[in-house]
Amino acid sequence: MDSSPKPERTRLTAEDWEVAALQLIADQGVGALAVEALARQLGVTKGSFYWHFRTREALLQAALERWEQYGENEVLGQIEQIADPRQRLPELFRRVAHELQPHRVYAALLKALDHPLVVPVMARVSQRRTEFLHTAYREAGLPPREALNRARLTYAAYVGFLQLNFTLGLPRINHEEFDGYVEHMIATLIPA
Amino acid sequence: MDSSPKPERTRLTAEDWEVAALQLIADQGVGALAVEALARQLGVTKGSFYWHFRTREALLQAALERWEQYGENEVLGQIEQIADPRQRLPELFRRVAHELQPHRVYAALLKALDHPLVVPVMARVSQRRTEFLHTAYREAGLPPREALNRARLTYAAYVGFLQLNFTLGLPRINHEEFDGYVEHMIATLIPA
DNA sequence: AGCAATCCATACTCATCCGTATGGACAAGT
DNA sequence: ACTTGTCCATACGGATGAGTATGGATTGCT
Repeated sequence: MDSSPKPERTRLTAEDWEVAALQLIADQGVGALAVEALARQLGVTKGSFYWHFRTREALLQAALERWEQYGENEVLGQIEQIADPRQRLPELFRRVAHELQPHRVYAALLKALDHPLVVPVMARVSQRRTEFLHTAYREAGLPPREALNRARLTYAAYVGFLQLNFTLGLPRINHEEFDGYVEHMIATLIPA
Repeated sequence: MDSSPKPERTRLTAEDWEVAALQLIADQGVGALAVEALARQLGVTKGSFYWHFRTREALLQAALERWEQYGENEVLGQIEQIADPRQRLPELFRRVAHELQPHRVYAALLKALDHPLVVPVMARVSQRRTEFLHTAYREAGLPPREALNRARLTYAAYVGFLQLNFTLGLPRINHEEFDGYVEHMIATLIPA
């Protein structure tokens, strides 16, 4: 009857499995990445999975690569286009603070640093982001050495924030108080 | 021959299992906490375990309680005895930075925030430590609101640091550079 | 229409790990 | 010496989840 109006009941591709895997990772963590569960969620069975991937770890590998490639420039790309270097860091802070959605996978991966496959990925991503902060701080006027330490400190604060307020449900800070916290971060971490 | 010179080949107690569990958690994470593995490590079998504990989760629960109670005042207790409030925070920073051993369990638990049993424990511990920082910052001269935000920022930096440099093996910063980072933290986070 | 490649369902095997059942070893009390 | 309570070994049952084997369904190509 209908050729392909809805994406339902269509054959699946490897990409479909990868994005579904990332979704599941963001929701329930890497440990919950089971093939039968994913298959049920996609409306198929294991038979489908093992045609597209050789093993469970192969899917995780592919999903991580996809996340590392396509999910990277979501925030950083926009920031680089801000002309005034002194405006970049405050703007970066505010955007990261209010667009917590893209950070859910990162937060989930932070809890899976046991797994050998995620460690190198997180190492590369963290390294790149820290370097981004490093140059941003230099352009803001800090001497190189101090800029590097400040970048490390800032990124550590970011990571810790994710753990404490995202994963953990700490005292559920409300919106106004949260904005106050962000502005406090900007005031203490960014040179005037 | 010998009644009890070596602790080897002696009957085990519940405490033995709990400290062994914490050791295993620090080394390989909460996910690696399996009763048969622990039993092998202790030189016994499952039969011993299920005499002392009703279930695997009971052991985890007991181990977490033990850690929360006895492992808490290792650092904070000493700090409170420092007379000058202005000296407390720098000293706290330096000690925490150089005594990373007691923080291995905390780092491991940070990666197990999926588990329902560890979430409330980590919430309480993080809450208490943040409050400790809060009062420390007030005693250092910051107004209450700013002191609270600074405490949150500091603790987030601590948590993020554990994740990045402890769990993850980031560029393996050397000793001198690390000391430089700690001093930079002190300079930027602690009011003069 | 007919063929071949692609995609998936069904039905297994196998390993792991929690928990149980039961009997034996060892200590202490009487 | 005999019993009793404590601690542990051995041997099982059962659930879960990865991976395999194989045939059926669907699509694209000619």
